[in-house]
Amino acid sequence: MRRPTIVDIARVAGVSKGAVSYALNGKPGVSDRTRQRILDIARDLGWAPSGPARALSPGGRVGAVGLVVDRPAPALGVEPFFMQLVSGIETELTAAGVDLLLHVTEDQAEELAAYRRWAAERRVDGVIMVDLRTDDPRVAALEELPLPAVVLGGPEGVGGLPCLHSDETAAMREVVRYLAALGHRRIARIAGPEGFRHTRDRTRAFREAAGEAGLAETRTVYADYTGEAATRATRRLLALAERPTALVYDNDLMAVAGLGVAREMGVDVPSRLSIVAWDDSVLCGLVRPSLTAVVRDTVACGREAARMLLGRVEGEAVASRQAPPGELHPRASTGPLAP
Amino acid sequence: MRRPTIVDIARVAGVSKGAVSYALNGKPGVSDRTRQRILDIARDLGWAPSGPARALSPGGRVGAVGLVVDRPAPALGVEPFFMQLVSGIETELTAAGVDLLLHVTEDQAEELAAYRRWAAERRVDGVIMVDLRTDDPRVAALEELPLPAVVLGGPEGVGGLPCLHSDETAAMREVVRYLAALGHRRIARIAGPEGFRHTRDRTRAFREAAGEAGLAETRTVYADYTGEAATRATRRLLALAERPTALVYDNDLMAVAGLGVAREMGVDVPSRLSIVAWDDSVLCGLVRPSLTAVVRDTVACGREAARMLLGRVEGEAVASRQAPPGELHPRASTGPLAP
DNA sequence: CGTGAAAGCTGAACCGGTTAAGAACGCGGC
DNA sequence: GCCGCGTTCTTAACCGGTTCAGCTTTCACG
Repeated sequence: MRRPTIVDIARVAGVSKGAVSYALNGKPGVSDRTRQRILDIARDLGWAPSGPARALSPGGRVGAVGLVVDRPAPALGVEPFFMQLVSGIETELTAAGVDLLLHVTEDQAEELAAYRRWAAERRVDGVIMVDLRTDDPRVAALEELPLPAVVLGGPEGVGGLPCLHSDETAAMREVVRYLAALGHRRIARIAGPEGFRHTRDRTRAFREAAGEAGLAETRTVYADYTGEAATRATRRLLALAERPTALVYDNDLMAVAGLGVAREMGVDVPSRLSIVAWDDSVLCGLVRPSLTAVVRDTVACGREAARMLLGRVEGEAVASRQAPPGELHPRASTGPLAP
Repeated sequence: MRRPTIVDIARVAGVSKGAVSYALNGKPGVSDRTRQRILDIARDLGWAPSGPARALSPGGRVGAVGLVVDRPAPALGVEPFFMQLVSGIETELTAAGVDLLLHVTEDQAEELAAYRRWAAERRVDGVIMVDLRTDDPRVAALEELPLPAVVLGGPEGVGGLPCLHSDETAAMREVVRYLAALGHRRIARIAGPEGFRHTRDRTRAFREAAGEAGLAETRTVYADYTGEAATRATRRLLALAERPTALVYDNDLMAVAGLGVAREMGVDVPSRLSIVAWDDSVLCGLVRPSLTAVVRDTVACGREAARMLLGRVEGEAVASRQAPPGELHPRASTGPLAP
């Protein structure tokens, strides 16, 4: 039994397929009586519009958007950020009957190739770009392609693309003040890749907040969000003569790694070392001591980004927006230094 | 500047669009000279085939397959299994120029609706189904739909669908023997949802292996892969008068949660309690003590499943296969009981 | 030199929708 | 009775490919 088409409906209803199309799309051109009859027949036949056919029509939409994730695969699995983001994006897309294409790449060249292929082959109506970098070549590429795009990150360096950016200054200030209030004077930060835009933003915010709080020595070392890199970085930091008494990690996975290193080196958390994770997930609540974390509503970010993209796909002018700021959720991994 | 089409190529080459189609698809019907000329022109114009147009042609493929993930969203984020699976699937799909549609649902009804919509609207050429349950209603639904499908799990209860199943008996036996050899007599297992097919399989394997090893008392309690459920279950187990001395968790996230509970209750791991995680991820190596785990090559499973599905999409008869068995990787969370 | 077959290419139909242009019809106004 | 107009519907083109039937041209073979 073949998929029913509008021609089948037209035959049963005794009208032309043009009339059926008008009726099904709620456009004027058919009487209410006829429209209802056609809708009934369509329901009875179990008709659903063919995606490819719709897309092929002049001005037609594909009904799908793409997301490329370019991070090392092993880390990805345990990186809660992405699935939360995807979950939020999906919520909004599903409501609009739009599908999500997910692509995992090894490097940025592959990512660019994916965008180009999607545009050339008309696989998607638009894309959401994440992990904005400084002087990101993807921005120029996406601006050239006939492919609506929304950037997660910014607000600078996104060219003419609408972006959903987050101001992390406030959260960073909260973190630094909190740690300073606990008595910490030497705070170090284990950051994400230096090339990422939001990494830089946080580094600047970190330096400024430390200055405000009157902390002399702050230090940021760059890692890549993986446990191994964080492990190495933490070992080095804790081996310093004047070792830091508080560590701020750019994601929760690295914070867990840091916790493990502290344990292994016999540095008690939190009496000798405080640990803060940026980005919360169930993980932070499961390890012991549970991890103090900066909580961002990643699901909401995903939803908002999806909404923005759907707007752009419809041809609306979409303004850049600010995502809700993160908040510090203190748990057991931070505290005053033992005397 | 519009996307170039084969008509544009035809015009430049001075041939009909039929000839261009033959040339571009490597089909006979054009001379080698003409074919080369057409290929050159296509390259110069930056031509790429339109996905929707290809799909619309009689017998055409959409060039995409779908994956629905039906698990609680917060757990998903930190569940390494899925991203590893996706990563493996993607590798194989990318090589074939096929895209992946990912859909996250709240319940099984939504999942079924997604399959039906994908089939009715021709959004995908096939789907990979995961988390097989006992008497799974999705099997019958997928058998009725004109939608090639491959099941992860089995080998029974998949109807006529080809499946990639894993025999976990061997790995389970290895785990139980190992723990028994360390001196453990009371082993408990914190499992995934009872409705999942592989949960049942493991439960049976667990009971059998325990019998073989001469262990009197084994116990399986069911959780849902989330940290909270595992936390509750572990608390209850460790509060028993005759508490188990070894715990086997059905995924790594729950094992991490269990480790936290042990710590909180002052039960030292591994001298008083051994912990084994089923499914390895970076997480297992990051927490302290690092977690002994059963390692399965999830990426390879994803690749194999994708290969099987691509075969089915091409109309080949695809036989069910067995996935490579898991292996025990002992780390620091298991050991002999302290005297 | 005639003939048959193969090679190389064209024209047109087809997939399943959307949409612009136009036809048929009823109706009110003059 | 005729005109103009709005409603309702039909016709046909179009999107960008694939593929089948058929038409030339070439060429080997008897």
